[in-house]
Amino acid sequence: MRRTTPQEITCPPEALNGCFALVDCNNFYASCERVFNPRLQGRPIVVLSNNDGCIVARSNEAKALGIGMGKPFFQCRDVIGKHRVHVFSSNYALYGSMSERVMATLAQFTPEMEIYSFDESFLYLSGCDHLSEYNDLTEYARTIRTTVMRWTGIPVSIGVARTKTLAKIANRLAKKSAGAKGVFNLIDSPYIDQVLEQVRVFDIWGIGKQNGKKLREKGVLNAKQLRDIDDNLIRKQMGVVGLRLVYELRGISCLSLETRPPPRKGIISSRSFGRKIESLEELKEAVTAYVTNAAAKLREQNLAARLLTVFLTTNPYSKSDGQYSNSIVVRLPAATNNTAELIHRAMRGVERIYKKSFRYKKAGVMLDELIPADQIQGTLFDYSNVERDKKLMETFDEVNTTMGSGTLKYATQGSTQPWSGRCKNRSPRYTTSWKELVNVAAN
DNA sequence: TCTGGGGTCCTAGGACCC
DNA sequence: TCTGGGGTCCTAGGACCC
Repeated sequence: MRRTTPQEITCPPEALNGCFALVDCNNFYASCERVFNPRLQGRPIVVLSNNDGCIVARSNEAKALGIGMGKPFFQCRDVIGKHRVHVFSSNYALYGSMSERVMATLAQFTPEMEIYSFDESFLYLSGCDHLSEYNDLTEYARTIRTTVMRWTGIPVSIGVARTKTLAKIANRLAKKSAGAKGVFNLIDSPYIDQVLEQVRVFDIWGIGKQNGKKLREKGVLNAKQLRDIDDNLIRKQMGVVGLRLVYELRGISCLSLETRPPPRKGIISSRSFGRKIESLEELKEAVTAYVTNAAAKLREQNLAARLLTVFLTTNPYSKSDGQYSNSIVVRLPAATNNTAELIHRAMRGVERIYKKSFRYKKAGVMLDELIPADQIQGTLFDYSNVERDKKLMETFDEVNTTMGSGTLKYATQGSTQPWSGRCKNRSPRYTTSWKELVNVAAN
């Protein structure tokens, strides 16, 4: 996303005719479940996180019961049982495809759209100037809303405003106020002051716990007060991020629309274990799975990583267990997206940070310093110990390895100087199969 | 040997988002 | 007993160089 620099902020741009609509799916995961089971209409629903640990989505009915976002499931068991709340484990494949359908529908309404998350999209409504009559825009938003409902079954709310931050606020009001019926338009609103006055500082996009607290101490309690704050004060308090936010509240757009997603800067794969794990072997097994997953994402996006981080931790909530967490950063000799090599590196990492007699609850891997895969500069492995490593290699079939210029490019297991040489054998053709490469190398 | 300013690069950690 | 996962951006401070 192109961001306005502090210098630019002090001399606001002339043209301020931006017009953003934020479309946000209502209780997205819960709504998805409902699409496939209409009998759940009007009934309380919650959707749980991985391992059924936390509550990550609630229908309005569940919210009304006081079930909080992110609350541990076991703490809500009583309410859930008492009110017969329907409970779902999360089904990301389902939500993913529903998300695609919603986004495809929205794309019909504008050529300029930024998919902000699974369930949210910013639409830039060009031609806003001749749509600037309040009724026009509001009606347009209503059309969008009913179309998404009809085509996908997912209810959405829409906020319309001059800046993204104000569109967020408008969206919130579209959800909260009963009279809005899912659409709230703040463009040229004569009631903007009254509206902003009702928005608590904590509820503003970009203000979290820490900054909300700081602002409250300064007597800034609502969005109107924040909008009218002194530039220098907010700059000191929250840096350029805060300054941008305040300008956005004033209707001066500092956050532009991002129609194409920028390339990933890092890829993480991590998981809490269903139970506590003690042995190094089990830990390695888990990390192997995470690396495999992360490397697949890497190749999907045609990227390669130069840095790999492995981390592990015990259960921070446990009072009785000893606590330990650690991480290790491994700089790869050359960028790679090769599963076997990444696993090899990660395993060495795990071995180094593993400590006996702790009970581990979570581990993960992070791939960093990503570059386009075609820029991989092929320093090659010496594959000197095929037999010993064959077993492990065979478990990975989907590896992005090729034979180029008569030379095999692949990762070795356990060579002391892994980048010093190359395999002499040649594969008869280009291949992406580890098994094949291993066989060639072994002969 | 003393003094100083300005610049870049890197890293860790904080804060926020969905 | 049981507490999610995956991201981004910004800042301060240290190391190093001219």
